[in-house]
Amino acid sequence: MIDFKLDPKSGVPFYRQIIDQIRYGIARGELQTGEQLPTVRSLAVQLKVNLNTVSKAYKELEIQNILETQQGTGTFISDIDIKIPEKELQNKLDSICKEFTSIAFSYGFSTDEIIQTIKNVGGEK
Amino acid sequence: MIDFKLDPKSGVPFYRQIIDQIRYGIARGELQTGEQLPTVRSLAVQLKVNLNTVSKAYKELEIQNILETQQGTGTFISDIDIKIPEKELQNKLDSICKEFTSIAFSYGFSTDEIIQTIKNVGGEK
DNA sequence: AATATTGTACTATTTAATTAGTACAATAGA
DNA sequence: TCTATTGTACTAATTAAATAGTACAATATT
Repeated sequence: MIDFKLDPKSGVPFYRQIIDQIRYGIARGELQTGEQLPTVRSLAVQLKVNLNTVSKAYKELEIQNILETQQGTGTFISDIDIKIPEKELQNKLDSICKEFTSIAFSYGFSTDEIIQTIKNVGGEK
Repeated sequence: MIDFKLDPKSGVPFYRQIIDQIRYGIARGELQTGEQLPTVRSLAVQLKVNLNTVSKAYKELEIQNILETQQGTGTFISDIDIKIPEKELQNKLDSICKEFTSIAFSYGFSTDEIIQTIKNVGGEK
């Protein structure tokens, strides 16, 4: 389980910091498919924020099919592969790659430089 | 020169739409190094927004060394290669790649899928 | 030097995002 | 079935972002 932490001075909204930490946790393999996350109340108490702030983070990740929630039971890392149609997945990857490359290009980076850096920087997947 | 257009219904702030169109223009090669952009006033009139909205977009791109401005003269596409030290450039590329891959990973995409998509989606650079 | 053109600075206003307070609804388990 | 635990819904309050109004400063041009 992730050791959640909030930085009030970062300028990044609390709910977004929570989202990022879950995202990174999945990226690093610290969060496994099916694993239960802290309840909205327990994480809210731990982080000293309102439970709706945690709920907002969970909901946003649920919309993206990264989390699944069941009222009365809890919130879990979803089994992404089963949920989303292949075509939709590729469209998503296309759009985020397009967005990303246009940013990288505007800095003057080439496709080759980008790919090389992704190979170096990329996590363990 | 780009044919700037704003979509008030998109939900994307005006100044950000301007930034994106310049970014994409550079990515597609429509904007060349050294080329002058419209003056803040002329673009503001054309897009029917306040000149500060255009100025905000230009300034943000100037901070990123994508544009250069000279008061009394105008705003230009900067010659990126000359301006930024190689080390700083690589750090920038590292950070945006890291940010991007963590997002892509959290959707369940692999490094290979990402690279393959960038090769397909990527512009002409 | 005078004037027009360029970007800048500062303030105010409006709009949207963020967080919190509180009550409600669904599920699990005793 | 009753109670505790879970997430949800709705509202209010706060904070931040976005846009605009207006005056200023630097440069170019005549």
